Amino acid sequence: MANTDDPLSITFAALADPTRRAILARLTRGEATVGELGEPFDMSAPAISKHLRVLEGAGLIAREVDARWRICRLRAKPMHDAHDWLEAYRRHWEGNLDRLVEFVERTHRAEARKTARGAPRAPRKKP
Amino acid sequence: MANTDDPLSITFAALADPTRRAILARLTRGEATVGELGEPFDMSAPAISKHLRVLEGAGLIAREVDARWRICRLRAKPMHDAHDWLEAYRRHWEGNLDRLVEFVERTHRAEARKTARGAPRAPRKKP
DNA sequence: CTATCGATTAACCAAGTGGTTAATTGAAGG
DNA sequence: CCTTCAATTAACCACTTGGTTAATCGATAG
Repeated sequence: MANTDDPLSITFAALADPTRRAILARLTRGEATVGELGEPFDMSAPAISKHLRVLEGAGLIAREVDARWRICRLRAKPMHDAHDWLEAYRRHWEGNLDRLVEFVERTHRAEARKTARGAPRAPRKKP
Repeated sequence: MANTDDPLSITFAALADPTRRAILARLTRGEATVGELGEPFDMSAPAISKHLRVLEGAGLIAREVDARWRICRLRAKPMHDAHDWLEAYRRHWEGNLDRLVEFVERTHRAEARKTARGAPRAPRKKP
């Protein structure tokens, strides 16, 4: 993921790591310091720091300095946007549409094979 | 993303690319060949092929061979799962909870600063 | 048979990712 | 002061990613 990517790509890329998703899940139970967030993981502090930087870069968390601690908390707006994007695909999984489309397609193709031998299912130009 | 990653990571990683998201969007309007899918993009055929392989690896599309064409169509199940995962965070963006938490926290911290000078907002051990 | 066409594979490259250890910064405590 | 502690930065590493061009494969059309 380059830092020139669009916000949605940055969000999805940030979510594409189980450690980072676990950190986000932990933050739903309340704010935490970097040390507290890293404690469950068998991972060095710099590694956690990098994960947090990715999450911050995606706008998924906010950090605030408190003395020598960095308090992290959730910023769910990007998840909302990602959720919205996925929402557009809902009709494809509701009502087993996947399997319906598969069935229709299979039927259509078999029939085309029998009749015209290769009549395409779409206006695909055959020279 | 390694191929040993969990399904959710693979799905999010696959979605973290605008070309791949555009391909998925195109497929909501019906199946298409690889050539048709790649036509809108200023990109070589192998590049499209790789994108499709990523999408297929994530279970987001299925390919079927028809003569010399590969017909691609949407498989929305992984999106459904991703959607479900994001759903758990809904309460953090509904009702402007983000800003509410921010306000409460700021107030709490300011007060702590005035009274005990550093009393932590969590059971953070101070040696 | 041969040329062509859709698509993939192979080989390569620049840049990014996820991790490490070592060094650094900044605030608190003795 | 000087040390300790939370956290980050620096430098490095192996591996992945997203793209390229060239070569290959399988099916179709002449």
